[in-house]
Amino acid sequence: MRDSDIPAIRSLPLFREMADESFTELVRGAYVQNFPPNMELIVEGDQCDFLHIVVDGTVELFANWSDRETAMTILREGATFILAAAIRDAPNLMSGRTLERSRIIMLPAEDVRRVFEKDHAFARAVVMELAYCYRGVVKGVKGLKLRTSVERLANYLLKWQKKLGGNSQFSLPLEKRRLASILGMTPENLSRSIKALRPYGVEISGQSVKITKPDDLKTLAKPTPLIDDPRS
Amino acid sequence: MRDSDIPAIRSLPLFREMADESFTELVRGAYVQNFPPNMELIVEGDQCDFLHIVVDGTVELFANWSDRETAMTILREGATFILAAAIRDAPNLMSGRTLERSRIIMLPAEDVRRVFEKDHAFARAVVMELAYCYRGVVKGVKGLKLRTSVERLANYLLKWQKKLGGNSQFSLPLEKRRLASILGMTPENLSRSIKALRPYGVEISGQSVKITKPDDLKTLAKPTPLIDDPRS
DNA sequence: ATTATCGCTTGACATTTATCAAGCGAAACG
DNA sequence: CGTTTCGCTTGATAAATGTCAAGCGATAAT
Repeated sequence: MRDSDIPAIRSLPLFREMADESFTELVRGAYVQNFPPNMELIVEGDQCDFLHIVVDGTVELFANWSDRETAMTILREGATFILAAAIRDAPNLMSGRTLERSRIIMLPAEDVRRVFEKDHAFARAVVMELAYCYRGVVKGVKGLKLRTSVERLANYLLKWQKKLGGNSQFSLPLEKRRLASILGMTPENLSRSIKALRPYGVEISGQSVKITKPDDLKTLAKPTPLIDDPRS
Repeated sequence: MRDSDIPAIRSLPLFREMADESFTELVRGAYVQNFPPNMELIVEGDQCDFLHIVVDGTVELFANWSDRETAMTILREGATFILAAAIRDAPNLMSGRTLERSRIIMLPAEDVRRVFEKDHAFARAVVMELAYCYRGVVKGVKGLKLRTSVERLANYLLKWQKKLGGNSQFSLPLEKRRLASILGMTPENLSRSIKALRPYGVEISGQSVKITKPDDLKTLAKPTPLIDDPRS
């Protein structure tokens, strides 16, 4: 681990408020590593020895069952993963792989549990983070069960437009086949859903997205903070 | 609140390990109430003022969007709800109603947050509970995205058979239309899925279920602890 | 006892989504 | 530079799931 990593880690919500002493203890045992794209970091069912934090890059969490696979979520800078498994000392429910060259911190789960016991501020941050993740998954289930795939796509586009500054034009942050899996459909159907949004002012070619009739799109998508806003 | 409730509450995992003093503080502000069936306890989008705990009875958490509704989960004795919202001081993502006459503890969210700051054992229990809930929802998403509705039904039956003692005959713990919604299908399709399981030794009439060829059913269902075991 | 209600089931049908096969085009590679 | 690979798209078709309407039977209400 490079010394230059330390301030970046320290400034993450999970570590920002904790005592210097506890932070030092956590960081002492930490590994920071660069991984190439498409590297499997964790495997579903394995025991969880490290809490992972994405310093830089992109990580996909996915799950398999009976020859099928689905993308569960995409993690970017600042995101943590396998916190719940690390805390409960339970097997991973998801596998994880890098999508691009990524820099990952790995904190021994044992250290995390020990510091959690000692440092209140850290315990508080862990709970906040866990509650945040929990609410994220609940929103995901609501989207899956209450919306059709075209509606999910429409809301995904609106969400990213907002996240990327509200410009009418922006770039898809993901390969389409992965986006399809995140949204719970096949790549073929994503293509068709994209076509279905054309009358609502959505022009997608390659990675580039242009939303020309945002109001029409919103009428279809009916976004709500209780599903689509990662905060709140 | 009756004094006779106190030992029952104290023995729940969330409160078992905490200091007497903290427990007293929590319980001082608590309400315990009996609700009739079909009572709305919390509403999606509302601010969350109380952490709820089911002492007795059954509560359904559900969500709405655009004239549609879906059941998210069914809670029974000992379950907590709206912990994440209470901790984060955020709006409810789900609504909740009683399905039968139920006895519910309500702890002011503010007290929960305050005691959380003071009492380590309680903080630890909260984190464990949250991580448990998080993993539950993740398992739910995996089931929804990786399995067909017949497969979800098959696994649901096997799970409840196990939970109710492993007997070949048992009773559905839920109305079928709610089961359908939990499993992410319509009541009509649940009827058809039940028929589709007949060749696998599943006989359902009314609430009563009989599984005559468990091995055949398991071959279809392919249960895995990483989706179907609430613990682990 | 009679009637009304309600949850469940069934059939016919529509819609949505997945699968399979083929082809296109940009990027990667020899 | 040509070739290959790979992700994406499209069309045809199949499978899964939802919708609508009707009827059944148990339970609740009158």
